Amino acid sequence: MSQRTYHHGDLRRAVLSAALDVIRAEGPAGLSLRDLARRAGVSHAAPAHHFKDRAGLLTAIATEGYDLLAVALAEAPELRERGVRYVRFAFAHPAHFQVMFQPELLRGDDPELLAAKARAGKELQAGVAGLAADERGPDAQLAGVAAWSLAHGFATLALTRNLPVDAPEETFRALAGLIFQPPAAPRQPPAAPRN
Amino acid sequence: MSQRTYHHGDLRRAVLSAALDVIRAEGPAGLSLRDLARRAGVSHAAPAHHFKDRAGLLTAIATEGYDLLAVALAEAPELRERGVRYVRFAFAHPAHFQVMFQPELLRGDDPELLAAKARAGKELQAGVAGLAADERGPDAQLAGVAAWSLAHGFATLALTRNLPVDAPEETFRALAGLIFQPPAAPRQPPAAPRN
DNA sequence: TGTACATCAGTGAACGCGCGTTCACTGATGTAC
DNA sequence: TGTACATCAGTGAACGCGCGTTCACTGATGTAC
Repeated sequence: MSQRTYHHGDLRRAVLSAALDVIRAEGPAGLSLRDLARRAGVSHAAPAHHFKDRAGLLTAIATEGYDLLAVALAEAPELRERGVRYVRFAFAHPAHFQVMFQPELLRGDDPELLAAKARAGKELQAGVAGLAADERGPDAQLAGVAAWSLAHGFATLALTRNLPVDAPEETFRALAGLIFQPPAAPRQPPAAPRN
Repeated sequence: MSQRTYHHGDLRRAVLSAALDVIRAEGPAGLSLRDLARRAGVSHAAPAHHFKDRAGLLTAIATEGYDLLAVALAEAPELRERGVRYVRFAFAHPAHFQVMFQPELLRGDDPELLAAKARAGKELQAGVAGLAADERGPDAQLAGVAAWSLAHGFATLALTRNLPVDAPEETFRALAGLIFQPPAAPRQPPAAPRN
């Protein structure tokens, strides 16, 4: 395996992969380029050829994450299943997921990041568009925000172990069913809180 | 104001407060005890008297956060309004909120943290218990998870500017109304996805 | 098929910096008698 | 009311460490002719 050539072959990938390991274990705070170089078996200045600095590396990870998310979402037939895929993505790629939503770690103006983010955003919206009118309610955009919030909140809480969950996807499917397919009995309009 | 006495008076509070500033501006990654000492106008070794290290400081912040959250939730009359308070808390105390849900930054076994967390958890559950049976559906616990996920996801996405929102509380109230008070027309049970 | 040259990826030594930690200290405060 | 002593909060010098960055370099690869 380790040919010990002068050129690594795919150092970029190796550094990314080491970074994902570290983030999974200790969070993004534990990252240093020197440590990643060590893990990739390469001199400490080498990673700078591929990622200018920490922010560059994390931006690359977020970019990859948004693309993985876009692909994951695109496969799902309808809104609830898209939510399930969102949760699946978060559990399959926890390091990406974590980094994607911490903007202070990223170069927010990076063109590749923005492009990938836009691709994922498109898939998110496409999910809501697929809803039948009576499911969506009067405000489709609000329904989209609700769906995203639900999936994101569930994924976040479960991933950080603030919500103990055994089978995240199944639990989320049940959860989403609860909400998008509520008890049959019609109910009163807003207002009337019981204190 | 600044009496320049030997004893600071309330260094613990001053350091906490400086830390919250930094976290709000740069995230928890930007924190160093030396920098906080500088900001509090105190020698660099002083903060160690109050917080052993970074993790100790962040644990203190999370603890305070859970207590603030518990208080905020306790005031609300019913579930949806509790969600609104949750969102309000996140916007009023973004630094606390951010730290509370990044367990790798904290000493997870700290007794004070655990106690505060338990107090907040109790308030979260009390919200679900207040729901009428027909609102809750068959699985009250699942409904609680749904409500928490919705509020948490919305707050997180809005706070990180992944979701552009002008008036978070009002938007969330509308959102929650959409979900807990859905269109009147009864609908089919689960299954039957349209592909 | 061979040679020359440009480009690229990685090396390794050197630098300066901010950090956490330790330690003997000192000033302030509280309490016992 | 006064003195002695213990405790606590903060000081400031010193240390060693890992970090990012720079730089002249070298080995490998690709391309032109």
